[in-house]
Amino acid sequence: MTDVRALLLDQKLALTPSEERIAQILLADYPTSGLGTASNLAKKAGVSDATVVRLAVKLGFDGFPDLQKRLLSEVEARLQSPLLMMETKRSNVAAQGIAESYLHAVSETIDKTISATPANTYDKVARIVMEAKGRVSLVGGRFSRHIAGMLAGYLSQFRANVHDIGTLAAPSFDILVDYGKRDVLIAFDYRRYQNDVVAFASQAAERGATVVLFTDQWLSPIAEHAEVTIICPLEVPSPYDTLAPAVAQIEALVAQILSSLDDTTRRRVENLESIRARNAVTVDVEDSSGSSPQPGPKRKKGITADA
Amino acid sequence: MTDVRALLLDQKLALTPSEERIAQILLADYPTSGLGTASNLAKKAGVSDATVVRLAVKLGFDGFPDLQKRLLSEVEARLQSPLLMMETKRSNVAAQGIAESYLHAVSETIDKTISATPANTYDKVARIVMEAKGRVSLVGGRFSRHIAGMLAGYLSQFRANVHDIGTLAAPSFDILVDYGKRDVLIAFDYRRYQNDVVAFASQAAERGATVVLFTDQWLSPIAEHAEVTIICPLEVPSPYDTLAPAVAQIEALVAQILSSLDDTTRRRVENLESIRARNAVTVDVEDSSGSSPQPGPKRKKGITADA
DNA sequence: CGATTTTCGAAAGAAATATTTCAGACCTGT
DNA sequence: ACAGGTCTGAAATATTTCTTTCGAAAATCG
Repeated sequence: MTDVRALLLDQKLALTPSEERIAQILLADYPTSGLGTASNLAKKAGVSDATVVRLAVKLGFDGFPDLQKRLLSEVEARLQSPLLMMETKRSNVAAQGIAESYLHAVSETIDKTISATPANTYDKVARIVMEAKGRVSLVGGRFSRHIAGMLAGYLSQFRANVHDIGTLAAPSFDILVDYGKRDVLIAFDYRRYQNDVVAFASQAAERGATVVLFTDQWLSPIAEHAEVTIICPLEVPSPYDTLAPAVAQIEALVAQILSSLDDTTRRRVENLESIRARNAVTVDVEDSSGSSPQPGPKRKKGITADA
Repeated sequence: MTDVRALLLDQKLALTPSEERIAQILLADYPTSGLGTASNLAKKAGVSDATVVRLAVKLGFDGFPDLQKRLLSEVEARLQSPLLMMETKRSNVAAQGIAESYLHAVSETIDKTISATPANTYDKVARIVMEAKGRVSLVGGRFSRHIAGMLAGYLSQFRANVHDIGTLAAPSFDILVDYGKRDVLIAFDYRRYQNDVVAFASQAAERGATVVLFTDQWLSPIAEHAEVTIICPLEVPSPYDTLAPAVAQIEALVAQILSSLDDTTRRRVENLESIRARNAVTVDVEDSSGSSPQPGPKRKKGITADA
């Protein structure tokens, strides 16, 4: 019995854009989001009820209730799992330091991230970014703008006309006037969603720009206007959410782009590297110890946390 | 929020014989048997639909759908369990797209990170940062400066006098003149190490500042001058390294700091929050759907310029 | 043993959910 | 620019699911 997740990820089915939105929501927190009503799911995905039903049929079910029945049996199977039984008893993993258990949580969240986004989403974004004829701008909230900055750093190696907007201020909105169909805006907006970012992205979309959104499973309001939405779970047992999975996602996007570079672009990257080398911006520490990845720089002072 | 199981076991409610049959079925394989339709449950218990509804009301719900919603959220909570996530991960190892396998690699790297740093290191850094009498500055390289920025964002919630240096330029070096024993410099330097960052950190150390270094396992030259060095493995099968573990580390540090806040600082954080709330910087999307964590923004290609 | 109360299911009615239809929007290739 | 195609949401329809009503059976009590 194939599980519904596999069906959703099956490339052969060639889901339509609306259908993919549904798939995305479904995968983002699988499978609970499919356990409510069809309309509810439709609303979450921002599509009509009809489309949800059509997807169910396309996947080979008799209708939505049929799909749901399958989902339910999957849930049941998982709840029956011996692992869970074990865990119910043994309350929590051994009491470690705060930092350590935090890192464990992050690792789990990243695992969740993997299954939360269909494979071809990255590909789609990669294409949008690399094929954009106009400008590619990046914007983010109080913390996420740093992620925007990182991605901007990578992207500007691959193409010209990349613009990191940085902190949004009143004058930032002026640049909206130049936005048009050929431009792309990559927005980062994780809860709690920031009014200025939402407003900015909305208006960019209004002017015809293609909006790519990175957000969490609760979906920033920007999702309404986004061409592609990349969802990232980032909840951890801490007052603040973790952005590490989001970083991993943009890096995955970069890996995706790298794998499909054409020759022109590849030359661009090489040129950049050589320019940097010529200006001695970086320094390599020579690896004295043959195969082992551990060099031996002298440690003069202080502590070195080591593997 | 009491769980449904507890309600069913509650003696005070004095269930009638038919109601108890339902309760029994429900508890027998909790909670999946309650996730279908009311009639289905009734049939399994050998009672009428009406009785099922009556039970739901008796338990204090508005009706069967209401009870079901609660059941659903309980399921969701259990499915979030770490161990189950691990299981999912294992079943997913099959060959995937570039982005996906990249994420897997990152996940592994983070696991490595956990064991790469002794537990008390975070604690030590937390103390250095929070007890510093002077200024806490942050500096980083071409990519890592974004991580510095993130950490600066967090830290400035906890103490005054946090300074994110941002991109290093010639004038940046001027501020070195003010560095002294009471100051702390947090430097991020992952390979390939940047000359300017190394120079800056070295001179800060020379002037007596306490240097905390985040670097990779090959150790930035700054390590020689650092009071504490936090090492992060960040190699993945890609031309670029991953910074996700580094982000996880600074967040772990924040978690550590949070756990040991004194009252003064805690009040500072609360004040910041309320100031932000009063100025309506962020927007919460209300959760329309009880059990499920998804909001339901109505999607319309029209624009809702906000705030 | 009968009167009264409680419990319960069948069936009707109400509400919700799912499905189909249809027309317009949006591509795509000529 | 235009024809042919696909995709999609609104609304109408069909279906299922839930709730209420009501009378009969069972239990309880005097």
